[in-house]
Formats: sequence, C-alpha cells, structure tokens
Amino acid sequence: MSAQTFFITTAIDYTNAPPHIGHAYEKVLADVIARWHRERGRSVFFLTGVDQHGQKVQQSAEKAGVAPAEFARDITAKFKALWQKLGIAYDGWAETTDPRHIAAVQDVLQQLHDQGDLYKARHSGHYSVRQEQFLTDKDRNAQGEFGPEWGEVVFIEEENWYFRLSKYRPWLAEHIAAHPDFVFPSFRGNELANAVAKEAGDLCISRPKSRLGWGIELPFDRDFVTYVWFDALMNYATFAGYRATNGGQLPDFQQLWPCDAHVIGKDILIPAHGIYWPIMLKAAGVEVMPRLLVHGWWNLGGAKVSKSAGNVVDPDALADRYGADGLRYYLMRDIATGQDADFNEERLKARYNADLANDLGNLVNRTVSMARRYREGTLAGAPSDQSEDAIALQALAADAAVRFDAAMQNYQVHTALDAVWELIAAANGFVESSAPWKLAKDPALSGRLDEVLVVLVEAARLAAALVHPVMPRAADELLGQLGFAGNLANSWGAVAAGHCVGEAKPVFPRLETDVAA
RNA sequence: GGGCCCGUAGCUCAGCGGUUAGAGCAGGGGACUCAUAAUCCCUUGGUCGUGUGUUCGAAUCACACCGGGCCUACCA
Repeated sequence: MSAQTFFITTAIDYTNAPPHIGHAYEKVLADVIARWHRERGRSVFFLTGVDQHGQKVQQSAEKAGVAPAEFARDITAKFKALWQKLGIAYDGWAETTDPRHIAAVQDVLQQLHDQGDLYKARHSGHYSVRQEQFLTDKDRNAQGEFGPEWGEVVFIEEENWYFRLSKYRPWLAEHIAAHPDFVFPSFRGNELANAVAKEAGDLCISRPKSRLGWGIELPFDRDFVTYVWFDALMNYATFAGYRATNGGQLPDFQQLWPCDAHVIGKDILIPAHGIYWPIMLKAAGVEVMPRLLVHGWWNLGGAKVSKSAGNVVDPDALADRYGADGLRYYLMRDIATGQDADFNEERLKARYNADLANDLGNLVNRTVSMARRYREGTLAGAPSDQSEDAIALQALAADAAVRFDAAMQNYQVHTALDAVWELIAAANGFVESSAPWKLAKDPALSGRLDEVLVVLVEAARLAAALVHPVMPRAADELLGQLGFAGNLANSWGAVAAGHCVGEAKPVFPRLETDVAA
C-alpha cells in the first residue's frame, strides 16, 4: 500500500560551508529520478533543503563575526542559487529553522518523553569540538592520544537526554531482514544489517544551552536544545506535512508517505539514516518505513574530496564552463549509481564533445538543417508503406525507449543513457546510409526523401525526449528546434503531415580540446 | 585484527565456466558533405594484477600473494 505520489528526498546540506561537487551530484541524481517519474505521468514530491542548526554553523558564524541565523541564511542562499543554476526542480524546501519544523520536532520529542523513550543521564569525557561528539578510548591513536582529525578536544562533564535506541534494535534487524529493498544497492543493505547486529547503546540527543544555543529547545527541559538527529532527520517527515498544524502550506503527509527514495551518500547510511532514522519513526508511531537510495562518491585522482586536502571542485564554475546540462550529463553518465567514480574534468570535456556536441547535438542540427534545406522546414507525413531501414530504426528506437525506462526504474541512469546513445548512433548511421543529399538531387526520389526526413525527426525527437530528465534545458532547446517543444512522449510517431521544424542552432557548442593555460 | 570491494586495450568500463576477450573515447586509414573540421565505414592495440590449483575447458571457480580503496574492531 504505497501512496500515489512518488516521494523523493535528498540529504539536507549543512550550512557551514558552500556546496561542492558531491552536494551537486546528489541533488542532480534525485532531480533526474524525480523528473523521469513526472514525465511518465506520476505525481511527484521532491524535497531537499538545508540543515542550519548545530555547533559547526554556530562556530563558523562566530568566526565570521555574524549571528548563526545570518550566517546560515547566507550559505543557504548559495545552495539555493546553485540549485537554480543546475535546474534542480524541487517541490519542497526544508530549512531546519522553519517554525513549522521546530513545532513538529518538539511535538515528537514530547511524545517520546511522555512514553518513556527518553531519559536524562550524566556523562563525562573527552569531547571533540570539530566532530561534535564525545570520544572514547577507541578513538585514541597508537600513541594513546586523540589525533589531529578530531581537532580541539576538551574534557567536559554534563547531563544530557538520551533516546532508547537499544529498545528498538531487534525490531530494526527484523525489518531489514524482511525488506530486501529497504536499501539500494543491496550490498549497502548487507553492511547495514551487519552494523545493526553490532550497534549497541542509546543515543544522546541533546546539548546544554550553555554550550550550544543554536538549536531546537527541548519542550520538557528548557535548558537543552536537541542535537542534530531529531532536528535534521525529522525534516524528511515534517516538510512532508508530518504533524503539521497549520493546515495549508505543507503537503498532506498521508499522500506522500512512505518516502520512495531517501537519496543519501554512503557516508551517512550508518548509523544516521539506516539506524537512527527508522527507529525514530518507529518510536514516533510511523509504521511504514521509507526506502534508502545510497549513492557513492566522486573521488579526485583516487582520493576522497575534502576541504582539508584542498581538492574541492566547484560545481558552480563547472556549470559556467560546460553548461548546467553538460555537468548534469557527465555526473549521470560517468558513474554507476551506488558506486564510486573518479571525477576528471578532461573526461567531462571529452564526453561533452563526443556525446553531446558530436553525437546528439549534431544529429539534431543536421536533421533540422536538412529539413529546412530540402523541404523549407515543412515535412510530409509518414508514408503508408515504410522502407525496411525505416522500420528497422523505428524498432531499434522502441527497444531503446523500453530499455531506458527499465534502467531508470532501477536508478541505473548511466545504463539508461547508454540506450539513448545507441539510438543516436543508429540515427546518425541512417543519415549516412540514406544520404538525403543524393535523394534531393533526383526528383524521382522525392517520396523517399520525405520518408527519410520524417524518420530522422522522429528519431531525434525521441532521443531528445528521453534525455530530458537528465538535461532538461538542453532537451527543451533540441525539441524546440525539431518543432516539438514540450513533447516528451517516449514513443515513436509524433510527426504529422505538415509538421514544421524550427531554426537549427548548435545546442552544445563544441569545446576546444586544449586547456587554456 | 576481522569483513568487504576493486585490479581486463593509452583512458573509462562491460563480460563473471565454454567458439579466435568486447564497447565507448583516444590513435591510424578510407568514404561522404546535410551538419558544431561534425558523421559513417575499416583498423592498430590486451601475458584479462602475480602464482598455484580445480576442470575436458578459467578473465570467469578456490587458495595464496602484490597493489588500490572502504567499513569495522583491539575479541584470538
């Protein structure tokens, strides 16, 4: 019994630093999946946003000499601007400082408190300011010290509130075992099952206000704010209308839940999204669990991207250089969903030129150009008795469309794109074998030329429509030039007699292969 | 320490027990001219990380080792 709406979310990003390529990849992936569902006629709700609370935000703000709220607002604006630039078409936007979110989180916390799932306890120990966590002896290095990766380490003793995670652990283990599709890809599900079997203890969910003022106040103990988990994870439900009191504004939770895909990185599956989140839902009384789509990372030269290593790639600059859609295409085409990949700008450029400029862009360009040159842009209808090669191309196109959707259904965007490129290659081959420029010289072959042009426009239109979720703006432009603006049908047969194509203009201008020094 | 993944043409990868190991890109040759010096055809190129083993037969299975990466622990 799944809701009618396809509900997809991304992790919400921490507003302590501007977005990098990993943030962009995750949002593009979710956007592509959301767009594909929409274009196949399904109702979709795509939720993304930012996590504005927490110690790191507070510290970054202090360092910058501004209030946490102001700092978070400025970084939030950068994320929003990037999503705008990259064409991320989200339906809901989550900000953890939103009063509606705060009210719902407090409502859940109060309930858990009332039903005895929260308790207060005193804890003392070494605390990493950078990682925002207490350290144990296992965090010490070989020399028995806390290494530099923990940043400043201080000894503190304080009371805090704890959530009875351990109480629900057996339930979670059963849920994972009974639902093989809980986590995609499956090998991540195995990792999670192993982790759940080992994970013990409860979860600290608060910080005293004396130490962290920037957060959601515990309704039953005003001296504390809730720390990260309930604040950040609950967003997937609260911004979908969970426990909403205002009626309007937020969506109807019953319509959206369960979430069909929480798109997250492999680093936050365990323990946050794979353990804490489902247990929080269960404890709060939500019975139907969401599903997790865990993606891999873009590495750089085999190494992990990190600010400290100084190898951060700026997606904003890449979008300027290759276009938002050029970047989107590369991010979807050169990685297998769930796996890691290596980010390489030379490869991005090579793919742009080979796949986008030469194959797809040029196919549309030459097609429209010939239609205009030989038929003043107006096509005859498809002939009643088609030629063999036309029938063959149509069959290949239909097969490509089927394989495209099958791959998308399993989140295999790169495989889906492969299918489209087979169609594009076949269409370019059809141009060569049918040689319209020869047909145009012989009036006796006029009917055949009509057929060839129709077939080419059909093939090009279908390719552009299929590719639309990945490259929405470029595909719109291609479709417009073909005279099919807005026609995203994933099947053959759009051309009617008298169809007019538009102007031919390169949508993916070829890039110079040399890099300017 | 335990567990997992990866190592196949210059590059990115597919193949995962059975004909002479494949694709795309890059390189070489040719054709064509509608097109973004694009396209199409042909082609060069590999001891399938190393070794041993199982098998009629291994890139494909097993064991060990080398190399790269990840997760997770100081319990034998």
